[in-house]
Amino acid sequence: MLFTFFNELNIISQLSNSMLERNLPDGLTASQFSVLNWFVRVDNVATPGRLSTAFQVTKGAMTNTLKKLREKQLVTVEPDRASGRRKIVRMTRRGRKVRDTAITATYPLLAEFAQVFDIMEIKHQLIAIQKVRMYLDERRYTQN
Amino acid sequence: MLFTFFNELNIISQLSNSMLERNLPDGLTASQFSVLNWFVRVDNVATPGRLSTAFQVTKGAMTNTLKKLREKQLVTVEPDRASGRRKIVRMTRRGRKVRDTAITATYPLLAEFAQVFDIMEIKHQLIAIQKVRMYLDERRYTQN
DNA sequence: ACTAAACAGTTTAATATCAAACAATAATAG
DNA sequence: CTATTATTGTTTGATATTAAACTGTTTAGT
Repeated sequence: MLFTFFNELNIISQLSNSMLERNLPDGLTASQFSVLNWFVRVDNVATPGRLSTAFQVTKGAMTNTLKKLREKQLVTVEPDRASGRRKIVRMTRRGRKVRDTAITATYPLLAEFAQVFDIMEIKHQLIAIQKVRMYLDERRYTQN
Repeated sequence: MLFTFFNELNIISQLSNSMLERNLPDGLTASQFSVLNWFVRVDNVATPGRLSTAFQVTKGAMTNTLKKLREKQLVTVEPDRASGRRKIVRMTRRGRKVRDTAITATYPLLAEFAQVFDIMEIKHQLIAIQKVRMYLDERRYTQN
């Protein structure tokens, strides 16, 4: 049963990502979009490490994601004057615009989803799911 | 909110896979283990297509997974005499043994999980989650 | 002050996955 | 029957991710 549970989550993860990516502008991947969105939802400044922790990916993965975003000029990555190890990541104006476009582009998807599923129920699920995620977080052996 | 929801699922998917894989014998990946387990849970015969549908991965991905399993001699893949396009996949005795070892190896993980979370609640979540998965299935544009 | 340890980020090699093109076979339609 | 279409599985090229090694910087302990 638990295997089935995690397997279902796996499949949802794959399907939702690919569905999302089909609708994102600028060849944005789900990860790239998530980072842009983070700047709107959470803070307007970040370090690569903070982002990799937030999304639970390795530092190397975040380096890669940020490289892609930088190539598209959607974020800037500058050295932190206060500390030579850190870097500071910011979303550019262009990034903000692309993010807004992305939100608009995915709106129909979400609207359709919201029509089929009760949002209150999803909210409850989210809370339950977050508990599972936090549990797994605590038990992780891996880097990051 | 929905982005957060899917993002949490993403993270769980990643964490649970890597946690699982750390505990699997024989360098088994989560996908490989899932296939072996499928032979116990569902049927003792399969075609590659049936498996790729069951796990919602592309045919190419399943080809790869089966290749790895075959190299480890955990499954056999034979031509189907009844149809030249099809192939027949079976788990070997060795595969069965490795699967059983894997189950044993992951048992402590699941037991600990079951101690923290109410299994009945997880069951309810599973049902809810499956609805989401089925919805995404129907709406998928992609191959397979 | 010096050295060892911890930290932040990047690089490298391996790998699982995807989408798309392909090959071979079977089914269907006229 | 034959030709077209659909099905099944494989191959190819691209890519996101991981783990581990590495570089440079800061912190802590003595």
